[in-house]
Amino acid sequence: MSTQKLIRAFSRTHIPSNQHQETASNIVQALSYSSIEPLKHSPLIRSTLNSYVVQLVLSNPRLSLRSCLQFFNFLRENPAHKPDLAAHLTLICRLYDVRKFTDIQFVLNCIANDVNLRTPVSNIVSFVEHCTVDPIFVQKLCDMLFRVYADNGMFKEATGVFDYMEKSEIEIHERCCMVLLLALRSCDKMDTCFSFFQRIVGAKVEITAKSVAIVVSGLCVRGEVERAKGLMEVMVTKGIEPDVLAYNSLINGYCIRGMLEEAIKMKAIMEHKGFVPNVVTYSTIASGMCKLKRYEEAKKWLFAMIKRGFTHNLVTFNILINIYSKMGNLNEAHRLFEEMKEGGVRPDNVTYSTLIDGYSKKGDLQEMMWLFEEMEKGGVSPNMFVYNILINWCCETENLEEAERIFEKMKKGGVRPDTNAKLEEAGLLLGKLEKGGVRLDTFTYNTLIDAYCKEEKLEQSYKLRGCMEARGLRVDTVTYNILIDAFCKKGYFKEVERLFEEMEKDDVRANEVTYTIMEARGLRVNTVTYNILIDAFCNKGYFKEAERLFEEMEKNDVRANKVTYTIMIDMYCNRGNLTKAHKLRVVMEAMGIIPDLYTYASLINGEFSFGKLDVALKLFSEMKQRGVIPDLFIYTIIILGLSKHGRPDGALRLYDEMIEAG
DNA sequence: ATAGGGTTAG
Repeated sequence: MSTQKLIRAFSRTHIPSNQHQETASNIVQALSYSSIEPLKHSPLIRSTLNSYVVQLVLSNPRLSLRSCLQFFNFLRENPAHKPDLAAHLTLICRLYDVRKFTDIQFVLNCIANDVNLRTPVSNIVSFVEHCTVDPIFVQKLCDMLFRVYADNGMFKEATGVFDYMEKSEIEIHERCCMVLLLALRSCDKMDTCFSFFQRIVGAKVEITAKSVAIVVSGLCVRGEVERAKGLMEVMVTKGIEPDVLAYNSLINGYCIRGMLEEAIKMKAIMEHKGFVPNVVTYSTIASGMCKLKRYEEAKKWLFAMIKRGFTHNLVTFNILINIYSKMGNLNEAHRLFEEMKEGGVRPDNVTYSTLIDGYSKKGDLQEMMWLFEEMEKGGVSPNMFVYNILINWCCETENLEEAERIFEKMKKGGVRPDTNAKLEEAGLLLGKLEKGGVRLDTFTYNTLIDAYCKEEKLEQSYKLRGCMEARGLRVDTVTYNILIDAFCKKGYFKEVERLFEEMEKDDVRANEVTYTIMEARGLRVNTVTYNILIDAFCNKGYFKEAERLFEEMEKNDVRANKVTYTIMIDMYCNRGNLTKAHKLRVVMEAMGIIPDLYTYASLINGEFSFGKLDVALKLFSEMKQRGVIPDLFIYTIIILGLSKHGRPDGALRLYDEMIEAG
C-alpha cells in the first residue's frame, strides 16, 4: 500500500504514539459502521485530532474511499481541524490508487486556493514520491497542478510547474499547455501567451496546429493579423501546417479591422492551399460585411452559402436576423425567428437582444415586452445586452412609467423616481440594477459619467468612477477621455495633468481594436484623447502646443482621424493661414479621409473671412456634389458671408435653396 | 474560429 510509505516518511518528523494509533482506529471504526454524522459530535474529534491522526485515518486501507472523502470534507468545513498539506497529499495518493483524477483535481484546487497550503511543486513531488515509485503518477500530478493553476489564473505558479517539469525532464503534453494558452488568451494577456507559446516550441513539447490556432486567434481578435500570419509562416517551416481554425481567425482579424477585401482574399488563399471553408468562414465574412453596414451584401453572401449546401445554425440565423433588423425589415426578421424555432434551433440571448433592439428602433414597445417575456418563459435569462437595450430605450424615450415596470422585472428596488430628467432617470436605474445584483459594464458607466460631466456635476462623475472601481470594473481610456474633456472645457489644466498621472499609475489602457493597432496593443491614450487636448489648446490659443501634439500623434502611431484634421484645419483658418489649412486638407484626403460638414464649414468660413467668395462657393458645391448634405449652420455661414461681402442676391438665392431643402 | 447593445473629441 503506497500510502503506508507516506506515513513512514512522515513519521520521521512525527513520533507515533499508541494513543494516536488508538484514536485513529476508533475513528476508522466509527466511520465504517455509520456515516460521518454521529462522529461530528463525538469526543473523539474534540480531543486528540491532530495532523498525524488524520493521516492515519485517511491512509487506512480498511476505510472506504467514500468514507475517506466524507471525513476529509468534514474536516474542511471544520475551522478547528482544517486538513493540512500532508492530509491533502495523503488523500491524493489514495485517490490515485483508484485513478480518481477528477477528485485529485479537486484536492489540488483546494491546495492552490489556500495560501497556507500552497507550496512549490518540488515539495509536493518529493512528498508524494515517498509513497510511490510510479513515474506516471508524478507526471500526472504535475500536469494536473499546472492545469489547476492555469484555470485559476495563477500564471506565475503555473509557469513554476512548467519550469519544474522541464528541469526534471517530465514529459509535458500539448493539451496541458493549451490550458494555459487559453487562460492567458481569455485574460487578454496576449504578450505572455505569445512568449509562453514560443517557450513550448523551444521545449520538447510535441505541438500541433491546435496550439498555433489558439495564439493566432488571440492575436487576430486584437487586430494583429500580420503578427499572426508571421507566426503561422514560422510554424510551417517547423513542419506544422495551420488548420481551418487558424485561417478563419486570420479572416476574422481582417474583418475586425474592416479590411473586408483582404478577408475574402484570405478565404481564396486557404482554398488554394486545399482547406475547405466551413460555416464559420462564411459567417465571419458575413459579419465583417455587417460591421461595414453592407447588409445587402451580407445577406446575399449568406444566401450563397446556403446554396452551396450549408445549413443554418444558431449563429447564421442570428446574423441574418440582425441583417433584416438593421435594414428595418422586422417582419422578415421575425419570420426567420419563427423558422429557426420550427427547425429546432433554440434562440438565445443574442437572438432576443437583436430582435428587441430592432423593435426598439421601431418604437414597438409591445413587441419588445412580448419578446422579453417569451425569453424568460423559455428559460433564456436576459443578460446585460438585453438590459442595456432596455435602459437606453428608457433614457431615449424618457418613458419613466415603462422604465419602472422594467425595473420591477429586473429586481426590486425601493426608491421611486420623482423627476423626468434623463440623467436622474438613468442614475436611478443604475442604482436599482446594482441593488438587484445586475452587473453593468464599463460602457454603461461611461455613458452616465459623461452625462454627469455634461451637466457639470463633476462630483457625481467621480462618485460613479469610484463605484466602477469598487466593483472591479476596468476604468478605461474612454472614462478618462470623458473626465479630461470636462476639465479641459473648464480650463483646469492642472487637473488634467493629474488625470494623466493617474492613468499612468493605474495602468489604464485603451481596450479597443477599432482605432489603430498600437492602441490595440495597449496604448493608454487614443485618437480621441489627442483630439480633446488639441482642441483645448486651440481654444486657449496655445497653437504651438497644439501643433506639437499633432506631430506627436504620428510619432506615437496614433492615427489622426477626420476630427483631428478638422480641428487643425479650423485652427489654421481662424488664424488666417489658409495655405496651411488647404495643405492639411490634401494630406487628409490622401489618407483616404473624406471631409465632412464640419471640415467644409471651417474651410468655407476661412475663405469668406478673406473675402474669397468664389472659392467658398466652389467648396460648397464640391461638398454637395460629394453627397454631404448641408445643414442650417453651414447655410448661415454662407448667407452671412455673401451678404457681408455685398452679394445680397446670392444670399437670397441660397436662402431659398435652404428653405426648399427644409 | 463566427453572431447582439451602449461611451468620449471637431
